[in-house]
Amino acid sequence: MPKINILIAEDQTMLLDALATILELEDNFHVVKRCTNGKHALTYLKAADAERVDIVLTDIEMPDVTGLELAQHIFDSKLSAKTIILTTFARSGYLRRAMDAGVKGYLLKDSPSDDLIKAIVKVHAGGTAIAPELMVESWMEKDPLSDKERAALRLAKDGLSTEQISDKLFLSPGTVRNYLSSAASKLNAKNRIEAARIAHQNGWL
Amino acid sequence: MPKINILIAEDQTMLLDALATILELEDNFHVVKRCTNGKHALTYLKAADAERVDIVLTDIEMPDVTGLELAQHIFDSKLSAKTIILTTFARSGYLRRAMDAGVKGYLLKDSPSDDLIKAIVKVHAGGTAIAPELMVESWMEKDPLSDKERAALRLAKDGLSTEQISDKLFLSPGTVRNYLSSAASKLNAKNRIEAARIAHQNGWL
DNA sequence: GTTAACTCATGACATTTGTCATCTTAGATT
DNA sequence: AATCTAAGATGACAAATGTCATGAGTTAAC
Repeated sequence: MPKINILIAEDQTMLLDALATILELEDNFHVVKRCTNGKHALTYLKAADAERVDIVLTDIEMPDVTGLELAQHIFDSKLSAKTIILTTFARSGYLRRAMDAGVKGYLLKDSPSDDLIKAIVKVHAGGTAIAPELMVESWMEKDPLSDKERAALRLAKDGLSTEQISDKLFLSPGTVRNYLSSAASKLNAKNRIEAARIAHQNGWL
Repeated sequence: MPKINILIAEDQTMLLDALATILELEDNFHVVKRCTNGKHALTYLKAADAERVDIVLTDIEMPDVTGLELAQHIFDSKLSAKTIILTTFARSGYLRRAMDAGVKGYLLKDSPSDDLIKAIVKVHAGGTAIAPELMVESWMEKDPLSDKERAALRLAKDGLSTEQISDKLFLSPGTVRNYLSSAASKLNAKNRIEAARIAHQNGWL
């Protein structure tokens, strides 16, 4: 019986190493590739032997290429590899985007490592594995923000002033204030900072 | 030769499990206890057989009791256990507080797992192990904030208004604005949000 | 017992942010 | 051509925030 070939993309080297080790301990698993960012994973999967990879296990928040972008690429390229997301946050926006990208598994780093083993087996067999914490709130309202509102909020989160934001977005300061104002009202926030916090918690930034 | 007894405190169960597994693979290591928060670790160490623990490996940012508080307690109680911090962020403020709490090792989750193995051996032998990334900037300026400034910044970070902050801190709104203003000027920030971001990045919140 | 230092408060004023109605312009629609 | 629509801009005003000088009370130092 052939082993299940796994690629891991995770920017915390400590976790990457530890996961690779415990997965290798399983008789029927083999870690073919470890990547510390999404870009490396993408490059590897574009190479000729990409078909050898059965499972792509990836974090979401990584530099350059995020896990969600990675999943989207695998989906679009019609690769046979199945994606499992392993992330810190239970953000419904992330889960939604992941499902749209054809992701088969979505686990939290809060779960025990046994769950990961089980999820890999289940997904490889054609099933899906979603952390139960997420099923509950997965049908929350979806992202109400426009692209411009999102962009402005992202910058406001770091304390940039209206004028600095307007420079970066090539908009007039007045327009920026309008966008931030409408974003805050959509999110029932009473200022731009609270709005940014809410949006971030929902995985909308 | 007796094994090195290790207690791990780490709130990400996935990492906790994985670390415990790879440490157990080492011939001379034994994981005597795993905790998903600092409080459990404290309780365990207060029990009679606490002297059995040689190494306490702990994250910093955990609910209830942080890794720094845990380290401080071990230090104050004059336990023989030696503390190694394993954390995500290279914040000089954290390192400073850790050193003050008698911590012997300070590693980043970005480091490879081999570094952790080596660090445990080295610390157990009476040495210290600090991630090289931290040595460079470890003599950054120290936290310039007063307690009140810190408290106000923490709340402002989440988008609370001046009035909401003043309610929580039992101060007048004017005083809160004074504190936030002086905090911002100390940190060369042009508003409360940027100030909160800078303080957080330095591990001062 | 005077001084100094510290914490908190107040008032005045400038600047920034929030809100909203209105206007312009460039594409689409018909 | 006439109309509709969406993105962006503007102006006016209210509200929140930033800045600073000053004052009141408390405690510790000399």
